[in-house]
Amino acid sequence: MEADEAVETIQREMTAFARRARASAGRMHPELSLVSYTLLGHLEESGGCRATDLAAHYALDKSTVSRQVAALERARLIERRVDPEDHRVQVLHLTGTGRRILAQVTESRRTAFRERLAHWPAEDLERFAAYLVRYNAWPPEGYGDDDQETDQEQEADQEQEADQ
Amino acid sequence: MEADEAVETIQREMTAFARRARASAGRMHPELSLVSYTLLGHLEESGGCRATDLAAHYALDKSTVSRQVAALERARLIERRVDPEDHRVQVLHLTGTGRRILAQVTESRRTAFRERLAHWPAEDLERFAAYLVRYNAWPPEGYGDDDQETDQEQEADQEQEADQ
DNA sequence: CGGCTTGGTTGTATAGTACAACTTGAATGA
DNA sequence: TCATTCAAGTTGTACTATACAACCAAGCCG
Repeated sequence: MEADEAVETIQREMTAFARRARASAGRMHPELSLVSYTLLGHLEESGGCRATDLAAHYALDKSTVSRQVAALERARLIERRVDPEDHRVQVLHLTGTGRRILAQVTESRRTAFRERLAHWPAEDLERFAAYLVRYNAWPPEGYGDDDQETDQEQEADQEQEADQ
Repeated sequence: MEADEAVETIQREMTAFARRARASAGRMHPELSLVSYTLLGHLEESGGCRATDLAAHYALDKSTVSRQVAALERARLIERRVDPEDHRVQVLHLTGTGRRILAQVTESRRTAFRERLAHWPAEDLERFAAYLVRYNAWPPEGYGDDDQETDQEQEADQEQEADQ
């Protein structure tokens, strides 16, 4: 296999993956869509943040986040606390239930991934992981994304071509 | 890095990728959604097939495919030919326009991917590609998806449940 | 023939998303 | 101080992708 061909394959496989991802996500955890799951995860690791931060981080419109947040609040998975410093701001926090559900879904996702990767040699797992990190980390630097975040996401950028 | 941790990373990165994918849908090629692109691609490589085949192949409901096909036909990207053998069947074919648009979109996607992967050593590209294929090809045999693979396509299978 | 199966369409409902208009509260600057 | 402008969120509207269920129409089988 040669480099150009490898690029084709990567494109094709990432696209195939992207196309299927959401559909199957909903099937496994009807109670928590992929987006909700991600938002909850972000709240957990950030220890609470504003809706605007989520929007910037995930390159979503603030109205979209507003509605997602409203749904999560309705489901009692998160709660809002008005920032005493600035009454426009609502700091979002996980509730106990939210934390529990998040942990459950995380666990079941983990199981699925583990099963899927069970027969892979450790060396391959490590290399694959590293490649994915490298691929996703390609932020030809930010454009909408303030996101001070540490870990994994640079989001926005790659949105571009990720798929379609 | 150790195997378990690698699995975590793979899960996290694949999820991040999946989450963003659709969001970007339409930004690059408003004229051809991800699904439409995929369907067109399938028609090209299969040289024409039935709506039912597409549905089975991509684990989509037949009604979804029906509407997608209708849209593609309206856009003159594909055409239907009634199978003279069986009047229930409509064999779908790309039109010249369809072939052209598909080629354009493929090319622009290719460019984006190439840019993104430009600085990767060939060896890494090849390994990454191989890992993705392996990951996506995980059909621990069908369970919802009959997809009887009649003639031309095998590669399809993986549609199943890509992630999570 | 009559019933079952298969391919496809249509009605209906839902999720997720964007964009634009609007509200409310803060900050700024003359 | 007050008017302007900015920032955070919400709401109205619209559109896409999707599923499921009800349906129709054409073959097939016994």
